[in-house]
Amino acid sequence: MSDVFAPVLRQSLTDDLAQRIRQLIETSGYGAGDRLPTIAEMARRFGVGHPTLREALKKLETLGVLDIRHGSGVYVGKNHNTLLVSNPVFVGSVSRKLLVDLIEARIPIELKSVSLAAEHATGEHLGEMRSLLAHAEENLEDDDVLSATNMAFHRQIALASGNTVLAQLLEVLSSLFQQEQRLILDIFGSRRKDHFEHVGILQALEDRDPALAVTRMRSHLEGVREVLLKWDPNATPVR
Amino acid sequence: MSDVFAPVLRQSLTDDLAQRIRQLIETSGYGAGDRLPTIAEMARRFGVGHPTLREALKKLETLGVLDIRHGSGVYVGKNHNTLLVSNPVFVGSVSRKLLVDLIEARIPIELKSVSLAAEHATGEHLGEMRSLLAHAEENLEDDDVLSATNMAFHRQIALASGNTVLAQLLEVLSSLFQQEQRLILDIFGSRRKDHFEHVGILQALEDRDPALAVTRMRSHLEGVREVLLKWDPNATPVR
DNA sequence: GGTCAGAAAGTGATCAAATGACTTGGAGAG
DNA sequence: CTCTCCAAGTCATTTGATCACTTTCTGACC
Repeated sequence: MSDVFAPVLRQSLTDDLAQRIRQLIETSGYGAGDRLPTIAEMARRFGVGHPTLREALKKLETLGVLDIRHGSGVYVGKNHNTLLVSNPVFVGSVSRKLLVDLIEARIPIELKSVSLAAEHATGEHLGEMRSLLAHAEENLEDDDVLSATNMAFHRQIALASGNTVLAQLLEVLSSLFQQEQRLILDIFGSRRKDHFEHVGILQALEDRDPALAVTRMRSHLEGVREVLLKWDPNATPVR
Repeated sequence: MSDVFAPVLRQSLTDDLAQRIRQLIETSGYGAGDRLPTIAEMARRFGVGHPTLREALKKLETLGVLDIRHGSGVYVGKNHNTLLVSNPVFVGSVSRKLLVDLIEARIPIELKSVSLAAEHATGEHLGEMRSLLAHAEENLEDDDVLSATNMAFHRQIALASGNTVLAQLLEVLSSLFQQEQRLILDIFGSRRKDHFEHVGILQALEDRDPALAVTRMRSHLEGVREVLLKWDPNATPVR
């Protein structure tokens, strides 16, 4: 075995602190939205300096574990127990190829999710989906609301699959390039058609028909893919 | 439109700084492994205090954009342009269900990847895969090396797919629960059988046969899934 | 001339104390 | 009862100092 001479890695105090705060959140039963002790108090209790603690908190904020509000306090984030995080400082240019790659990666993931959801969705999941689609229908003219609602619908399906990893994959994939993903509404042509496809998918889920759900989801996503492939970035820029 | 009255969100100086450093990396042509100016120099140039700059750097380090080495300098990370990050401070317990969820999520992703790789893999991709499998064959008795090498093989396939998103998904999924994913070697039974399955997959890729590659990959991953489903966490704990 | 050890220089890590910016809650006035 | 203002609480940032680690250079020894 080669690890006898592995380098001695010393974890920095701030990384150590981040881990301990993370543990504290779990062991003290803090849930999403709960407020932690003040920064001054935590620095005192851990016996460290303010800037050191702030670095640890910054790390946890970056990971979505914490939500730090200036003047208010430090709160446990909604996604405090996430496996994956999307990169908030991504600087690459969002080419057509990248958007096509994204939709092509979503297709197998979402087909698996919808198939599982047809078997595992609870009444609550389905109710939430109905609610989302009702909200979408009321906002067919408001692209921001519509796009966000549609994405939430897709995420809800992944949640209903009962597979934690799939749910989190949809969470992060739906947060990538939100502006550009919203573009899909423009180039798809008919918001109503898009909406009807979502309604059809929900119907198949309610009917507990995995094969039909998969067929409809595939058709829906392949339609998105086709229009993306035909998209001319110069003719229809991202607004 | 509802955004006329959207809350005025003021970005903190540290988040602003993180974004600017991120831009600087791209616009100044820094590549992975390149060294940035010293913290003192950057603080002077940006006109900010040391701890503020450090917080921004911490954020970027958390995202894998930077690699900060005590006493040495600040370097651009290998994954500086990643879309997704796996959570280094995840504290959930890694149950059998979570491992099964992970493998079940990997199946559609890797089937799609291997199918695309059969069409798009370059000679270089295939050469790298051969190299990895040769390395695995030499290390069938060394679980750490073997597990890491096997995972690298899977990632290489995703890379060869030519789909950026799939490649990055495999990157993050393979980094989750490495200790526990290594368990698969124990409970799978035969490291040699596992290895032969990998060799078969590579053969199908070299033959440019997507259907065969998919069939073999599916068989391989379903085999892993089956043994995970049968796994008794009490009988074979994670070492 | 080559190698090794120690010291110096460079660089990151952490602390303490002070000031500025923001949020929340309470009191008083209309 | 509602609205405005102020005080208290809390986060955000700065400055300057000291400590911890890495890298490079120099000198001694073989």
